[in-house]
Amino acid sequence: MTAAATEGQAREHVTPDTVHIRAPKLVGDEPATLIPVTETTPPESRSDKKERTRRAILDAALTLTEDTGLAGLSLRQVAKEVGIVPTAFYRHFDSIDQLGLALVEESFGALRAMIRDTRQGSPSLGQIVDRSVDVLAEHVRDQRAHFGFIAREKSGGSAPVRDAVRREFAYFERELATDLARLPMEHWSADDLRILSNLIVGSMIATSEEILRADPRDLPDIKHRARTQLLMVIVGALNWKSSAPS
Amino acid sequence: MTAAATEGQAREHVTPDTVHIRAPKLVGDEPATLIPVTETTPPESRSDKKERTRRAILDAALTLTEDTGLAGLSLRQVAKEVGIVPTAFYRHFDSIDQLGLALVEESFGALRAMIRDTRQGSPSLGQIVDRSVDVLAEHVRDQRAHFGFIAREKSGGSAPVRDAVRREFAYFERELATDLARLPMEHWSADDLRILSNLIVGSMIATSEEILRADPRDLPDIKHRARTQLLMVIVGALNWKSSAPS
DNA sequence: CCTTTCAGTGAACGTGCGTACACTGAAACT
DNA sequence: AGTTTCAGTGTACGCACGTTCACTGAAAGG
Repeated sequence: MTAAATEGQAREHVTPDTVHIRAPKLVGDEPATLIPVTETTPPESRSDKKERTRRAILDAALTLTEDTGLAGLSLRQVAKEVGIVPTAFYRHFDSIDQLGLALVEESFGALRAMIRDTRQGSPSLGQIVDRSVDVLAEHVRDQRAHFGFIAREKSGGSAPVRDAVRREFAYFERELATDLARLPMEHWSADDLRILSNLIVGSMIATSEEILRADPRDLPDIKHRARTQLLMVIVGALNWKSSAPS
Repeated sequence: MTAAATEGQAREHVTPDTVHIRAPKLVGDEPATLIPVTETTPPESRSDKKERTRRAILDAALTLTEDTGLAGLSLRQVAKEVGIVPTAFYRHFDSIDQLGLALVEESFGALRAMIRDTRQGSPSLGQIVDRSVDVLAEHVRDQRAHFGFIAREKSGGSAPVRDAVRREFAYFERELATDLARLPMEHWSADDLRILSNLIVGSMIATSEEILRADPRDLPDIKHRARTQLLMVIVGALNWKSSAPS
């Protein structure tokens, strides 16, 4: 044991190369070949390595906040999880709040990807509803951590992060309103479209939160409920002008 | 100054009698009469005093969580705000989580009071909607702190508190479903009533959160939106069975 | 009147926190 | 080859935290 330490200076502390990577999980993990991995992959530039650590920090934060929320996340926890010394955190983010804002951006990236999926093909109303709910459920499953983060920080402790989440949702809602305008809704005002959009987004958020915390076995029930609710809302919107005399 | 301290032993540290009371704000604060207040109100039993401190703790917690959430609330902060020494906290609650659960109970007490208000008189559908939104807005204004607490901790950091909030909402939703059953909704299944109830409660929660964070000047807009949405939902529900063949 | 109860005190502890500072060593640049 | 850049290191600091323990003194109760 002690003899082995004579050559190569076995360092106890972690180096940039020992950074824990969580996301990609490379394939091809056959039994180790002749050549050590560290020599098979030499071309990693300094900025590549930095980006890798940044990702590791974001992933660690995403995982750690799952229990405590961003408010209960400490710089030191993140650093330990990533495998760097606490002060090194500052090379990537000015503060936990900055980290939070980056996570908001990233999480809404996932959300936008979902929307893109939903927009592909737009048949009958009923089919739009079915497809929307399916896509939502699927994305919540695949992006659990991101959706959970958004749901938590929407009313969370950090004002800047909270506001950022809300701004994104408002933007999102406006986008849906313009989408709705393309449907055959006879001469709706922009205001009314926004109101409808707000209702739908709210219902979608509630559904996401429910999926997040529910037992996966209950997912069909939740999807059924979401579909029904969406349908109720749409039917209501279509009949609203005529049947509701103020 | 120093002379005055000779008799009566002017104590620097706070005693139970200096506990900061926030809630009741007694009336009748005429200029001090001949007799010191401490002698005009001698009959305060030990348990009364304890209850008073307990209230002060709850109120202080309610105020302090407004910035940071329950997760960011420390026993020492609360104690300082109340005017007791940190360890005295344990005379009233086992932990911050227990405090949180007490606040959940109290907050939903306020919510139930609101429901009671809403139920008084049940005229036409349109009037029910108007009245419901008015009562909601009014109660959110009057019970800002409690509603804010619920909204925050619904997805907050402490699992027991979070679960308690959700349980209360589920209960609440079930209650609304039985209320809805009394309306003339032709042979709806219990399941469908629950789905509708879930949708309405969700929309109400969203509205509350919006009122909480919005400028008071925007309240009319928000109320208009809430009314419209509620109406859309109800109209949709009424027309749903017939016009949505899946 | 004497005893018990108990809300509140005050000192002390160990821990984890954010942040400052000076540093190292390899990659990047000239 | 020589210099600069900079991600990550390691120490050290002061602070706020939760919790422990022995205590005090007035109200409650026999």
